[in-house]
Amino acid sequence: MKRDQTTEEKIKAAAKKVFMTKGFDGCSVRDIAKEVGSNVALLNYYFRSKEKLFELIFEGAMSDFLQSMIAVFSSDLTLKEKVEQLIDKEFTFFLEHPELPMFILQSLHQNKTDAPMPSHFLEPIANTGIFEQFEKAKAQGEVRDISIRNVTLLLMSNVHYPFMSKKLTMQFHGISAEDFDEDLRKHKEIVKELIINYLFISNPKA
Amino acid sequence: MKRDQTTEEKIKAAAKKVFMTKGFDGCSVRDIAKEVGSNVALLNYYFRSKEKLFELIFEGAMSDFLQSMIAVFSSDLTLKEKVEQLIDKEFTFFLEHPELPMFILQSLHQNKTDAPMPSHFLEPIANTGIFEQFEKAKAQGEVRDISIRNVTLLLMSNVHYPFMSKKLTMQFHGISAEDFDEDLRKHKEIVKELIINYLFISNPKA
DNA sequence: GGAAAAATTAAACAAATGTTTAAATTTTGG
DNA sequence: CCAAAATTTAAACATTTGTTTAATTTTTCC
Repeated sequence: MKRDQTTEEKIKAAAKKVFMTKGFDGCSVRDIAKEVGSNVALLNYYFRSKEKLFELIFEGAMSDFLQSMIAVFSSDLTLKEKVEQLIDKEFTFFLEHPELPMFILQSLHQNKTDAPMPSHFLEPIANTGIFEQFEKAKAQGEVRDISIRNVTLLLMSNVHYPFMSKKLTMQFHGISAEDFDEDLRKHKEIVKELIINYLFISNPKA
Repeated sequence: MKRDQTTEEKIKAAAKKVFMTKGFDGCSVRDIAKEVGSNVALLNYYFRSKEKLFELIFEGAMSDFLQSMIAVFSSDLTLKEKVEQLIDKEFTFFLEHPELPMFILQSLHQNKTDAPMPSHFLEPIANTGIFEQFEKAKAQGEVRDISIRNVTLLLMSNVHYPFMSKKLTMQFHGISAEDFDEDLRKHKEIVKELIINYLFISNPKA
């Protein structure tokens, strides 16, 4: 039995839905008000402005966007296990929230959020000690000689892009949304093997 | 000595620049007119409407977006060479036109172009015979057992995403645009090895 | 050189935008 | 129960939006 949403929560939910699908520029405050089922003035009563409301939604989205990373990295696993789990968790999460990667990258691309990424997003990741763990594994020859930045790019590419490419891929192959989702599920395993095979050296020096 | 641009060309160039950076919703026709250095009415004189002008720009962008694919696929190379060349050409091209992947995916995502991808984009690719070449290589055990759709997703992920993630990556690692570009150049070689290693079976049955 | 055509401009248009105002309604707390 | 506070509404606001009109300038071509 879920408690009734407050008006403030209803507005946030509606704003999230509308901003996510249409983007900041692609919607009006009246679109959001209509989704809430009420007046435009109410949005500004609670959130002062369209921009302030957007920033709130964006922050929440960014937080979701990075959450699996923090959870997995701070766990007590080997590097290889962490990478495997990260890919798994990210795919599972984005299968539930497929619009998130596009929303984040597009918002950043168009500078819809002026401030640089707040440190409270990045520090928790650094604090997991994942970077040190990676450098150590590299020094021990367990992992290929590659910079952490390139690893990040590899992981993000293979984990975010598939969800951003839905329309392009569907048109490109002439397939349905269901077919595409099936491809995504298969892709999870492919990406895991791809990345693990590449990063980790299979026959460490005896 | 380049001939003077016609007004029509100047408008198209300005529209391309503005649409690419700000998106269809993120700019006004007056933004474009200002970039041209002239009147708003002129845009409609030549192109009837903002939407028509956008569709023109989008078509051109999509054409550029797919061009390397067609060029490489219709060449006379082995599959492995084609994949290698494709990655190389795409990285080189997008290093010159880094906004293209984001523009295409974002426009499709927000349905800024209603029509499904015209067949004159897709047929040339199918007509290169690349799909048959792939299936044959798979049947001969030269290539891993993976669907063409998942291969496409792999290639696009690793070739498009890096250019889309500039802002996110710069903020994430706290690096400059120059550092990021350097990462991109290094990433080209990484992606080549990553994909080739994964797709092609190194020790075909003797 | 001058009329017809094409290109360019300034101005106006209605509609949509984000925001604010002030009034009406509902909730709160004594 | 009732006044004060909080919430919600309808209406108005000034700007900006895409587009059109009509006038002006430039080019074309006989």
